[in-house]
Amino acid sequence: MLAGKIRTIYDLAKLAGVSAATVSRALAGKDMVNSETSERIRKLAEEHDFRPSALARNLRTRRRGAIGVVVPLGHDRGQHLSDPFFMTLIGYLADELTERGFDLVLSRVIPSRDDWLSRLIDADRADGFIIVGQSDQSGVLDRIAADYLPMVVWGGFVQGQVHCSIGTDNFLGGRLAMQHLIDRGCRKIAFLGNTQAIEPSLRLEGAKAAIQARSDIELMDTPTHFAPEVSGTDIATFLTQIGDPPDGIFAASDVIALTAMQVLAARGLSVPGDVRVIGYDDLYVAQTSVPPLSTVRQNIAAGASHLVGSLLRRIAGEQTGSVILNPELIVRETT
Amino acid sequence: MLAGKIRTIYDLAKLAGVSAATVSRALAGKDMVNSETSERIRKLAEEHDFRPSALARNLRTRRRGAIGVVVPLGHDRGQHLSDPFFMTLIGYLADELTERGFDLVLSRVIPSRDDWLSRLIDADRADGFIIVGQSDQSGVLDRIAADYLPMVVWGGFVQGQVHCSIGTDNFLGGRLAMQHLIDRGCRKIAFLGNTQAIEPSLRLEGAKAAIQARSDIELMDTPTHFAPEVSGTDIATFLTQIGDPPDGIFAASDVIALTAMQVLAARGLSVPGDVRVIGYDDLYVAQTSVPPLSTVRQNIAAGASHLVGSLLRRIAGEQTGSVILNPELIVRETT
DNA sequence: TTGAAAGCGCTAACAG
DNA sequence: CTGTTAGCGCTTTCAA
Repeated sequence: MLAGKIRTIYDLAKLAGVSAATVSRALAGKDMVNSETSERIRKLAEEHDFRPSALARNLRTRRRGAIGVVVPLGHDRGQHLSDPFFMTLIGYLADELTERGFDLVLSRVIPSRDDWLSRLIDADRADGFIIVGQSDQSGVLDRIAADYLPMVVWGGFVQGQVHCSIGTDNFLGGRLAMQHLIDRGCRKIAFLGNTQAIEPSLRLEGAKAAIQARSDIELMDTPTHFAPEVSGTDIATFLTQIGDPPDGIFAASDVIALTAMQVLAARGLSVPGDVRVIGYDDLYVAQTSVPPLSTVRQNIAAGASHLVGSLLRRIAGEQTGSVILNPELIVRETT
Repeated sequence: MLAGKIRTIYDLAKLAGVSAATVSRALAGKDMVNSETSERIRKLAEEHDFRPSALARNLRTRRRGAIGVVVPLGHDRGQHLSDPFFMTLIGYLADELTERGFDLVLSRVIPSRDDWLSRLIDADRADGFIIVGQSDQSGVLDRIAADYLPMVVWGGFVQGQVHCSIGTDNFLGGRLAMQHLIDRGCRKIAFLGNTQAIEPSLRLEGAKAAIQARSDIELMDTPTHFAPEVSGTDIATFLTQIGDPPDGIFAASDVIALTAMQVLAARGLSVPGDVRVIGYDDLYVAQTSVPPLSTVRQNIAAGASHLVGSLLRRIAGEQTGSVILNPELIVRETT
């Protein structure tokens, strides 16, 4: 007995004997509408399983109700979106955004031209953007940030940067990690990571700062990809080349650390007996690792919360400053 | 010298001395437009960094250019979107969809009313939906699938279901896992998982089938949450209650398996010496675990590829059948 | 090959 | 409190 599917507020308006405007108001819960009329309209909508098109609303209101979450993979193309760090952060972001009524539009970008970000912005589907990691695209981010407010970036902070970043103090984290290894007797330490991205490079600087004026300690910068499919080879090659293994490894991520532990094991080197390893991030994988993995914890949940909070303020037109959270050394070795 | 920002195709049309229609055609790459005019318009667009609003186009064309990826968390509310299984699958989906020019709109849903899915569909932001896991919402999925074509579901297949599912053969996977434990001498085996969701319940059935007619083997169904924050307690409680520990554990997911291994270790039980553990999924965390974790591998990348492929065909109006991939037993124990 | 005009489905002045 | 009207920015007949 239903008179054709109700597709628009006009259909519903006709059914209810009111104008489309009234239906619009009733369904939006505006209080200026007669409560009985409103109630009747809503009941009708419910019965007919009608919900107004978000798209049309968005076009009209110029609000999108969606946030773009973008992962630029410029420095390390092999790295996959399913990388545990990304996914942990994105998971928290999804939770935060959902709670606040925003959709999360996810994009992975391999920046080949430097208009990747303006393309996304101009596509006009999101009210704002969260960029996950600066990769090697700091220039692009700064350029855009100069006249585009609603954007925040997870990553490292460097003096003079224009874009709003939120992250932990990577320099301090690097120093903590290095200090940890030194305190436990390591003297020949390899840093495993890709310093083309800002965060790893800050971690390495922190590590260097920790051995300042200590000529008895050797720190080797060992370029290593982030993706486990290739980092294993990087690490194996390195170990082969130097012959005598290091007695300490500072990995720029937990994933690299775990890969390193496997490579070491395959060569009959024990952890932490022969080589001590420390990771970075304190992901779930690090918490469950055996042998236990010491690491520098980044509070990713807190980071996600800050990212969303700052972004919403920016969408509202406010300026917000960069946020630098404290990393925390997590010691898990038993020896 | 730029005359105000170009925001619409009308602005650009004025600049180019043509009509908006022509600009629209030129930018869409239609061949019916004079190639010189077209070239000129595109150059102008490039110069002014103009890109037409995807939103407006979508409203007009009734295509959305976006796929909704929805994770319903009905059976286990504690479970977080950052769960490694979800995130691995979503990562692959993002890659597949990005490659094909679709945005991925991510939603996590706690189904409290049973209109969660129709709300999402009616919100009208996506051309189709990928549901990640049936949770305990198979009824809702079947009801929707009855008259909504562009939807595919990652999960288990049960006879008579209406919705299109793609997943591995969970029954077989369960049998393989169980057989593995039996072959290695386990006689008192605990199944750890939440059988309110279809996949775990199929795995348990498979496990039961493996011990059919073997009265010397005991299989305990031990309800366990998926989220590591709570599964640890579940497992500890179980161990305390039965007193004498099982000699085998079949965990419904790798994450549960790893948690179980930790709980066992904390009680001084060795793996696989005292208790043999097998997981499910073969996530990255399982591959790096020490002691090594045997598991039943689901080929998640292949699953993602099937999901997207089938969905696109459904969007084009085709029917597609459910897909059941083969699981694979991965044996990692050394003893 | 191009332009005029009519919407896609909704919201927000502005009047009443 | 409610209706009328005019768009949001684009695409697509239809006619020229």
